[in-house]
Amino acid sequence: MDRRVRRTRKLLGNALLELVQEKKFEQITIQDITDRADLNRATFYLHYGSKEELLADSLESYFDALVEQITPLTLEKPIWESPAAEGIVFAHVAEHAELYRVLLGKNGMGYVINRVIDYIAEFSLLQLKAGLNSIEPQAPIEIAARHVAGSLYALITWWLMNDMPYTPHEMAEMTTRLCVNGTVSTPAAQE
Amino acid sequence: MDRRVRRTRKLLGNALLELVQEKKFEQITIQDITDRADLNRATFYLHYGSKEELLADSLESYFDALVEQITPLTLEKPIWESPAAEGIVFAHVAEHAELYRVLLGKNGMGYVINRVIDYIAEFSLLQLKAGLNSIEPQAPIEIAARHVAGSLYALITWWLMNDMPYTPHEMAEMTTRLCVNGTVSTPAAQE
Amino acid sequence: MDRRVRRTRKLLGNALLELVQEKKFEQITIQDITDRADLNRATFYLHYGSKEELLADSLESYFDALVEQITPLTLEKPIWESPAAEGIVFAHVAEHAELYRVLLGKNGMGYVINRVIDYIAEFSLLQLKAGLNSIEPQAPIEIAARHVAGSLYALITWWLMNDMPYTPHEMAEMTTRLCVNGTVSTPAAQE
Amino acid sequence: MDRRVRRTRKLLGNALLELVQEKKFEQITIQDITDRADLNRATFYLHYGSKEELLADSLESYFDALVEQITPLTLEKPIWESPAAEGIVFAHVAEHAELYRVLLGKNGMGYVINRVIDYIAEFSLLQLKAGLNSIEPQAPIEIAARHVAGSLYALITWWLMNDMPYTPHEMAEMTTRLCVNGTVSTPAAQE
DNA sequence: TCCTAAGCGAGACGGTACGTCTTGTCTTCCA
DNA sequence: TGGAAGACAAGACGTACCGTCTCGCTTAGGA
Repeated sequence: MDRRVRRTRKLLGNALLELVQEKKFEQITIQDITDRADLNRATFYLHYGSKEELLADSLESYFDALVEQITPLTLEKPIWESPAAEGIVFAHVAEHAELYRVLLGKNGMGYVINRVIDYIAEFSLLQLKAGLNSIEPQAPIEIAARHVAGSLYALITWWLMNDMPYTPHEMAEMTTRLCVNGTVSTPAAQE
Repeated sequence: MDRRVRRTRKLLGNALLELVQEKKFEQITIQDITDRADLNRATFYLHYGSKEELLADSLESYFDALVEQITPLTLEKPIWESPAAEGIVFAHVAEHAELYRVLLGKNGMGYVINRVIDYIAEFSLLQLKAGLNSIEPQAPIEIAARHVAGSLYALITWWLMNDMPYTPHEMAEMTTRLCVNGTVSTPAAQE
Repeated sequence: MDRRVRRTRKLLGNALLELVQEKKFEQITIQDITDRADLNRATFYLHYGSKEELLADSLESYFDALVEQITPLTLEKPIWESPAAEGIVFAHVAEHAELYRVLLGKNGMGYVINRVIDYIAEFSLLQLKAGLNSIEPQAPIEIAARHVAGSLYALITWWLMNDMPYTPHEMAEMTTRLCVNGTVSTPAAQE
Repeated sequence: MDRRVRRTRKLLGNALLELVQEKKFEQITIQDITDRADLNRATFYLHYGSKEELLADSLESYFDALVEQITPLTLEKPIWESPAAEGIVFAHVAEHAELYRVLLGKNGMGYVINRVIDYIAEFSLLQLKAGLNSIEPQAPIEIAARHVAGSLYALITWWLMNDMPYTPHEMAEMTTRLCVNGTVSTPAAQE
């Protein structure tokens, strides 16, 4: 039945997300997962071909939730006028801090890290395309978008690994300022 | 016999660096490594406790070489006057492109990725500290340094994964411009 | 209701008897049987607890048919005056050659083999008891009966495995002669 | 090392021969065997591909020992003058009664049963060939040999299953008498 | 004629064994 | 003494069956 299947998959997903916070992903066994989910090991294979597949499936929901929240804000106004979208991202990360600490932090998962950066870069690209009708960027916009994505990723992980010493709003503001204005008010701009 | 030992370790290291370009790190076995190095499997354990250990040992040389090249340039003059250090980094990456593609790219190794970002952030911190005697940064310098590191990392991987469509020098220039001036010539700077 | 049930059981039985000629009994799965019978696997368990049980059920009919044919002949006259019963046995075996080749031959089923020998021994015992009112046997009649049964079994399997090079009647005659007179015309009998 | 390997194989063989007396062969697992032998399950597969293979290997020794004892006696004099060979067989069976009870008895192993009968038939064939220079057999000698083999097999199992109520010597005598003279002193021979 | 219990299909699941693959340890022997 | 060779324990892997269960559909037989 569909209900049973959905239940089983959710149990598996939750078990994995729990375990991922306890030990390194590579050394989580299928047995570990099914033990935690109170299911038989063979049952796992009725639903997923590998724990990677299960992880991907389980992460979808997190990302989907986030994307839905942000989408309306994205194209509304140029990023340099409002860091609202960034604020939501930092808030979302804070909400699932333990999980992201594992996925992105020291010994994080390369696959997830790059997936996240790609994701952000795509959004930035849209933002930049929308906002840059007249203004000249400092580099081809793909590269600029990538720059923003790398920055955001690095600040998120820094923030997570340092026990989130600022509010999501503050982080969003700093991120935006750094990306829009550059690291420093340059000597040229200072005059 | 010191000579034999060093020889054995180098054989192991080279074998691993070769293999890492052929298949995903996690599914390289000790047997694979020793087969490639024409050594007995048991011999591996006389020298290393895990393939991670061997990898770390083998990567040292790459990083060390790079660090030595850059160090003198780092503190010489503020980054915004010369992207020389960045240029060297991009050239180094180009030289070992296949390797970094594996270590940092899609399905890269989380450990290495974060290690690299940390590394860059430390350097940026030094650069910023040296250059910012009078100038006000847009954010606490740890954060600014982290921002630069994330950006550099993201641009390196973008460049690698897109078959290096610009010269190292061009990449360095763009990176510097984006970091120093921000993504766009800001409205403020436009006037 | 009953008609459907009987139909289902017959389908299962036929499927098994077919399969038993295609692969070794132990490696026939319940799934194999129900696939062949165009039934659901769970349905098997509504009728039988194991494939052994199904086999036993299915074999009954074969044995029953045989026993009915033979019974009247058995006690009529001493075996050494007529090998009629043996003839019927060989004919029956010939009729179901493929099946018995599997059940009794190389890699046959120990259970069936011994069941068959026991069966024959029981009949021989009755025959001998009836015929030996005055004549002295060469050994206790249980043993003599067992001897006859072993011989008949061995000759049946030899005959089957060698593509039945004699007619059932010839086999029956030889069997009877060997059992009654012994392997050779003994020196004593030669005189 | 060779010594270790031989030791391991013997451990496995003994474990299996023990287990075979405790439960049906088919439901002995590899784990059962290696548990009993105090070895790791994987080790089993370094030496044998299946428990059947192990059993065959383990049984060799029994048969070999027996064959060596009998061979010199076999061709010495015609069977009808001395049941010495048969006596040795029954003694051998008695010595390993528990084992043969399992291998040959009710729920015995078809493979072993037929192997044993074939084995005996081959010997009988040699005996008959040697002894029958002048005397006329009651049937083609392959068939006569098969008859003897079936008889011997049936008597061995009868004897085993009935707690060996006669001495090996007595059994050998009866077997010989039944095979040589036939079940009864026939009416014809009686005159 | 309806309706209702049985037969059955479909398939999820717990459970057990399979045969394979790595890992790490050990022992023996050679250069 | 460093390394080759290889046996072994340990334990996860993915697969294959088993037996049980629940859920619907259908279909025949008694009301």
